[in-house]
Amino acid sequence: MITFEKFTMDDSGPIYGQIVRYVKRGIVAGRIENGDEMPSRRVLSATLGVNPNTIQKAYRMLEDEGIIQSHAGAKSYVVLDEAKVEAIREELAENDIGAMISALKQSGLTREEGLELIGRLWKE
Amino acid sequence: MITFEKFTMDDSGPIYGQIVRYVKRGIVAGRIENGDEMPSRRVLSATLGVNPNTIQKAYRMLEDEGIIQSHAGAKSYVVLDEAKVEAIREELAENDIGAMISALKQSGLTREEGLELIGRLWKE
Amino acid sequence: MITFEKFTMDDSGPIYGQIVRYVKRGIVAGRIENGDEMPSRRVLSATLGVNPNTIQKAYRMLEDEGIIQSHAGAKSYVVLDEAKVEAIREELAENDIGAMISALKQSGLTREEGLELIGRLWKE
Amino acid sequence: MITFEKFTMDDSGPIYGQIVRYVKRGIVAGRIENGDEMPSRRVLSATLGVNPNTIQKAYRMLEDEGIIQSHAGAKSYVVLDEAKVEAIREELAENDIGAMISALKQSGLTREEGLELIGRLWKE
DNA sequence: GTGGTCTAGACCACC
DNA sequence: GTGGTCTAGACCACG
Repeated sequence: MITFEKFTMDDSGPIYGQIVRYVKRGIVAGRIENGDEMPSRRVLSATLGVNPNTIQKAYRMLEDEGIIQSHAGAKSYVVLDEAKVEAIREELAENDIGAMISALKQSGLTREEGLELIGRLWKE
Repeated sequence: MITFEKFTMDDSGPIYGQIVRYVKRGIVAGRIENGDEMPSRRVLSATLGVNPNTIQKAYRMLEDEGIIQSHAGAKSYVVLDEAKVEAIREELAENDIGAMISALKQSGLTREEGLELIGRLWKE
Repeated sequence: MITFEKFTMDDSGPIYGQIVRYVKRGIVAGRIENGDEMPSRRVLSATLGVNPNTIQKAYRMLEDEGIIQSHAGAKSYVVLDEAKVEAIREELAENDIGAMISALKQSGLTREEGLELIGRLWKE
Repeated sequence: MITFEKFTMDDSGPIYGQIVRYVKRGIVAGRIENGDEMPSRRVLSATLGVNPNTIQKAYRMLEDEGIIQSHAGAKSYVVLDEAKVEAIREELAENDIGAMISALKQSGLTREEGLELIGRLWKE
């Protein structure tokens, strides 16, 4: 069972998007694996203090992307293979890092200056 | 006069926010300096093909942050000193880089892995 | 004994409905005849890998329609006469074909275009 | 502006799915074209007597499939090219006709019997 | 109990 | 006014 307990929603944007991202990052990080059981909508709703409909929306997005499988009356499970994990990894990197790089470029930083600045701000 | 012509709004989020960010990044990059003249709201609206209300909102935000000064019926000018530029630089770095770092951390990357990945994706 | 082994549930909708339809189509096709013995609920549950409750629901529906007869502790048998078979045949045609016809009509196809398209897609 | 007035929801399945199908069929039939303006969520909600959230869900699906484009504060428009229209046409045919063909096959009908039966049931 | 749909209505961001 | 998110809660289908 995937744990959402430590999941603090300090992120920005819609809640359902945060949940989707949390799951994707968990997959890339290896915390979430193929065959893992998702918490039921009701349970996660209570855990996060979020409306069941919002959870449902997140689960629906994950299902549309083929990351989980849901069947009425049955629990939902994570369905992954290596290719999918790799695709998610690249998608996240593209989103997170790509946006930042173009931002820094627009700010006039060179590659070296940018990397130096990031290194300085990233305190383990 | 600041040029917005090359400004492509492929960015995400509200248009007014994109305009504000574009100006701030221009300041940090040195493209925009103290005393520069802002295009009139009407002109910029036409240039970018954006609703005048949206332009107005962006100018209002820049004004609230003390980055430009507008007087009824007169042109708007950029008002900067070194301290302000530095504050903007730090704010942008915090926003752009900070968000990415926490994202990469959640993906399970260590500082070294993260920096290596960024370096690989940042093709000058 | 009716064979469900080759029954692949790639169909859409509820599983119990798929089972009911499978039986009805088998009757129309002549694969299932009056007096045939139904597999026990337990056996069919194992064969199809489906929850016993779901099988029970399907049997109940078939029983309600007078297609099978069950007696506590005894086997279930198919009970048919010509009129029933004909009624089922018409019901299936109505459901399967009627839905498609109204769909094609809504897509703007004329009778001739529709028939031509179906003929082209139906590769024996 | 696309008209939904004659749209009677006698269809089966979720309402949002019926709306999506109605739009797709309208596109294939030529009633809906590139650049057409979609009714606002609120308006369509009132027209069909359906909750705005349900409309939103349908619009979201259409947007996810690249059939319409929505921007906050602006109206939603249909965005189509020939390739998309053809893809939709094939998708509908596959769904509507394919399901029926496999049903008739399971009922033991040959291609000729099936076509004959359909022709008989399709009264212009 | 679990997934899925729908209603009713509020609230916010955007243009 | 328009799109988008969220809550609260009901209801149904499914297993």
